[in-house]
Amino acid sequence: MSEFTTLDHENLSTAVYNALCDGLMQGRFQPGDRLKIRDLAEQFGTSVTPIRDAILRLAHDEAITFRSPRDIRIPQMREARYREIRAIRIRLEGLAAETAAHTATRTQIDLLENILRDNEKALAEGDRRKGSALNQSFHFMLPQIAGLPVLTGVLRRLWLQMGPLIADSYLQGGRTMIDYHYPVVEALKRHDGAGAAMAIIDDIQLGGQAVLANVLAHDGVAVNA
Amino acid sequence: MSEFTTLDHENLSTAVYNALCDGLMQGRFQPGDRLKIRDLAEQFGTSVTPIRDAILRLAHDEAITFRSPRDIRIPQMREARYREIRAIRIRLEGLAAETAAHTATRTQIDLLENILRDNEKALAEGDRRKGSALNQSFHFMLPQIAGLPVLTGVLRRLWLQMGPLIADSYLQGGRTMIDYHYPVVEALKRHDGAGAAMAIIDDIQLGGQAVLANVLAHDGVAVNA
DNA sequence: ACGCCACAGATGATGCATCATATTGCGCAT
DNA sequence: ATGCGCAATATGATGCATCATCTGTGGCGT
Repeated sequence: MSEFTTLDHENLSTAVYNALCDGLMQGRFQPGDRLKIRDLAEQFGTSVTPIRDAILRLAHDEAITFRSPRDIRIPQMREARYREIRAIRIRLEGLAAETAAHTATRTQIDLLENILRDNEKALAEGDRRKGSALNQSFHFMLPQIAGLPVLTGVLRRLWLQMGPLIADSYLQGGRTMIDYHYPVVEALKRHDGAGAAMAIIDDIQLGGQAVLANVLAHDGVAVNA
Repeated sequence: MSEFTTLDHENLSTAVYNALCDGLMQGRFQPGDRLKIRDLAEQFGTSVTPIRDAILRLAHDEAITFRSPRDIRIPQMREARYREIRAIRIRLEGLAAETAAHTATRTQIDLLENILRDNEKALAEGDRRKGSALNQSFHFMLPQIAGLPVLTGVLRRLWLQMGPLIADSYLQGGRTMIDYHYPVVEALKRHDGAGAAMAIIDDIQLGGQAVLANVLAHDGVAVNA
């Protein structure tokens, strides 16, 4: 857990929150890691107040938990919880893909294809962090194309909870993390809502097998590390 | 907006947050109402810090918004947003009902029927606030029966955004707010997942027509129900 | 030697002082 | 009389001091 980059503009609490979110999504925190408000305040160069605000928000998102009143930690994803989140994502990202198929413009589809191209490159170069970020970008493009801001927010929270897990799993995912994205784009081009929904569901279930395997490895009985 | 009851136990911020949530769900705030941290601190008898924490959380939930950096208000629900939330609820409460149908025990079904009975009584007595609360209880029993805590949290947030609207709409809803609940319970008794999902979707769409009418009356152009 | 208790350090919660800024209202000039 | 501008006030943001509590270690007693 190295230092964080500068916190620009607007609101300190929000800036810290965003920085911590990024850290979470990039796998800079491991499950079990403990966060200390004073330490973070020092790292960010602020007082404890904005850090506390950010921590509270993250805790509200269940992206971090208070193991005891004074022990703030990155939680371990349990299998049941992952399966539940996956079931929710299937419903919601399915909705996003279906709607996006009806509204997607040529420009937006080009954007998606650019993401895929960049992702291929990241994969070829073995840049996991970038690949993971692009995978996420792809998924979040769908509710955005669909024009569903509330859905975007809900999904963001779910991804936040999966953050440390996803970042870790992407390493083992390999091509399966991207292969299933192509049928999604194809369905969008055909304005095929049902097809797009099925394609993204495939991605979540099949492409996400590496994630599930990762959960099982950590959650199951033998919890080492 | 009268005074709030005592804030017991644990964490002041959380207590204030919960109190404000309750206020929101009970329709004690109207869209456009302005919240002032110092005033609330006085009403709750705390310093501004816990109030600020709670406000921040509510803002994060988009249950309240910062119109300007210093102007905290209850937002007006717009039609597009309501439709989006409804679409999400259809997916998610459908999932909850379907799962609940497979897992519901006799005891849990009894609980649901108790809620319906109380709701009938509240309706007969014209106790709208109680009726609205029981309606909410019914909906939240489903993800709870299904054993889906993450889903419960997601739905809670969505309901929070609809809080002032729902409380207001229940007045005009009349029996349609409860009629569609009975088929849900019947489907649960039959362990009919698809039936339960369809029944709750009916409730959201048909029972919720009063809500939509309410949104339309306040929001954009005067469209009919 | 082992176990219990006490004290010190750590750490989040709370309260509050201060700051920056936006809003509002009054006064002055035209 | 009206409009512009300045100042007073309101109000959220930030920082920080203090408090309560938990943790862990070391010493004392058995």
